Amino acid sequence: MTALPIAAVERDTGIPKDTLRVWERRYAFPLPLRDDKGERLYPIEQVEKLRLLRRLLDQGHRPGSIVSAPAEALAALLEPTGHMGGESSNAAIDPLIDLVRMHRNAELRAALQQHAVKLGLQRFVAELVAPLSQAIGEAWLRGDIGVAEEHLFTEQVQNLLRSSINSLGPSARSPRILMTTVPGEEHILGLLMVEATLAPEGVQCISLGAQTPVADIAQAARDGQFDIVAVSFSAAFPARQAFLALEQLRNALPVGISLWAGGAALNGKRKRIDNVRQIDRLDALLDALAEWRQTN
Amino acid sequence: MTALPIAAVERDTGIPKDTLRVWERRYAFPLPLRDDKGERLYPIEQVEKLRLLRRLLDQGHRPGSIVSAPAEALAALLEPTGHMGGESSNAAIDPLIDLVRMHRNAELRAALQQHAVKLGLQRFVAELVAPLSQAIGEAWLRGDIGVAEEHLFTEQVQNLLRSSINSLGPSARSPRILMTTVPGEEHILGLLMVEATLAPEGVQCISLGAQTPVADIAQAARDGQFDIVAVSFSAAFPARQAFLALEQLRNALPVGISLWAGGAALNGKRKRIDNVRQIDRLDALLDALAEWRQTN
DNA sequence: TTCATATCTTTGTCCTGGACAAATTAGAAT
DNA sequence: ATTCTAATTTGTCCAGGACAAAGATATGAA
Repeated sequence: MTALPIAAVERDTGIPKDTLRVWERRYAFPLPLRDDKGERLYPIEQVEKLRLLRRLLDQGHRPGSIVSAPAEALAALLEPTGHMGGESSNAAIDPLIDLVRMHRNAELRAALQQHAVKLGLQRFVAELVAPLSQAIGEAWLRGDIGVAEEHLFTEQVQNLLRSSINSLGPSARSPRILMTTVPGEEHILGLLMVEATLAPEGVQCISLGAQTPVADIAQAARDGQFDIVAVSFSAAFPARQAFLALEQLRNALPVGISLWAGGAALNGKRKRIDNVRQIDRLDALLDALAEWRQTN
Repeated sequence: MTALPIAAVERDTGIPKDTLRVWERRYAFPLPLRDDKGERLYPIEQVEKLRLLRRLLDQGHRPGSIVSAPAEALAALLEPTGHMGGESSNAAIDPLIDLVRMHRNAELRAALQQHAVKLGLQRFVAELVAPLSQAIGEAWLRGDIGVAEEHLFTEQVQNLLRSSINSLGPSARSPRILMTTVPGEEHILGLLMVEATLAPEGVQCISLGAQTPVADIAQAARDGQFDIVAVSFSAAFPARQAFLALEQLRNALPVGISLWAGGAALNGKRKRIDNVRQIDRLDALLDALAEWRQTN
């Protein structure tokens, strides 16, 4: 298990095969071994450096300047971003991150539960879950926490949110909202935050989970007589693809059904698509809802 | 939106780019349009036929005999599998499938809830959820239900199971089990069924959700001082890759930590891997647990 | 200075056509 | 029937070229 074929590297690092090959050609890294058929075999250390590179690219670095740099130099690049612009307006967050980092699972669960009860579902999501998951994402970029810790956190929050939403019982008021993500976007925390924000307002939220093909979203929206389709894009999702998917979805959807889009991938962008409501923050959701209810 | 580039088709159909191109070369299908740069643009009808092909391949058909066949002939191939060998030993299942198919969301939720209360969590999973999700999978293969309906069902069951498990409260008894899936396997219903079966026995189940890289699974298992790592493989996951991943994971894991594997991908297979406990059925889980507790 | 516009560079993705081993099927022999 | 062998099918990989979109840099106007 000291070397992986190219397909495994693509899966583990998220870097497409084509890109791996072209990097090798251009930057002389990675330089995999070859098996007896002449196929690439990436030693585990190179795969680890590739994971590091992916993080640095997400941070804004450019391939030309980092891919061929030695691994030690790269590690140094991660730190400086450190605690950039102490944006943590909420003192409750840092201790929670520590719990995640130290695998204190039971305590994390208890702490989250406590906050949820204290704040109520909507404020819990807006004031705690949203900034916390952003902070976790940044910590992951920085390399402060690992994949497993991030997964653990996501699962805990998911359990809590799903239980809370479930305990609200079914809603009957309009609008009916169909929520999902497009293929390639597997993160659903954003959707759950949306649902947790809207469900207490009596909205009928129905989630399809992650990665529904565009055609099927449109079909389901028609069949289920939904008023609104809402999709979310995490920070990891390439903005360009997000706009492409939104355009496709808008065209596939009848004019009578609204399309709402949100998530970190879209936030800073000015680009707009006709008849797509882009929602920058969680609290803008409630505005959008009020607007819809006034109009319809 | 009448034609998609090759990357979008790969994402929507799950058929790799390389395969799409080689099919075109060999079977003269798909035959996409070309944009002004000479790049492939797949008309929506061809993409739909590709989705159909994917289902037929999963059913056991071979590309050479179906890829170049006309779309109408393919539709016919789906039916014969029809209601093969009325295996539904449980009369409660068919009505539930109808609810899924007809988008009767609220009723589905209520019906599931009712069954769960009536049977108790463990029997609910073993006698209802397991055969139901198998039936849903078969109906999807057959084309009786769409992607959206399947997602809807999965979400509902997930909500219910997560809430139920959550309401059990934390366990303190041994063993400690770390559960997850490997990269490429995104289905987690299997994991939830395992958790729902074991949690009432006082086992400490911790889930990392889907797609944790092998190295991170091993790391997390060590860091968290787990006794057992459990991974699941859905029917859609290629058996060959499953065994490969299991071998890698077994090697990455200390000998003191047991590795349990289960799921439809492994069921019929005779192949075994040393020191990996393959679990064929849900009730075999409880045997494995009893065995572990006796030994440790 | 700051902002907008034009030009150059970088970078990811797509292309063709060839190759090969693993998986499957067909055929032969026990 | 079952096991073994040969032929065929099929997915994935490779090289190396191409190009447009995104990013960086330079130039000019307010």
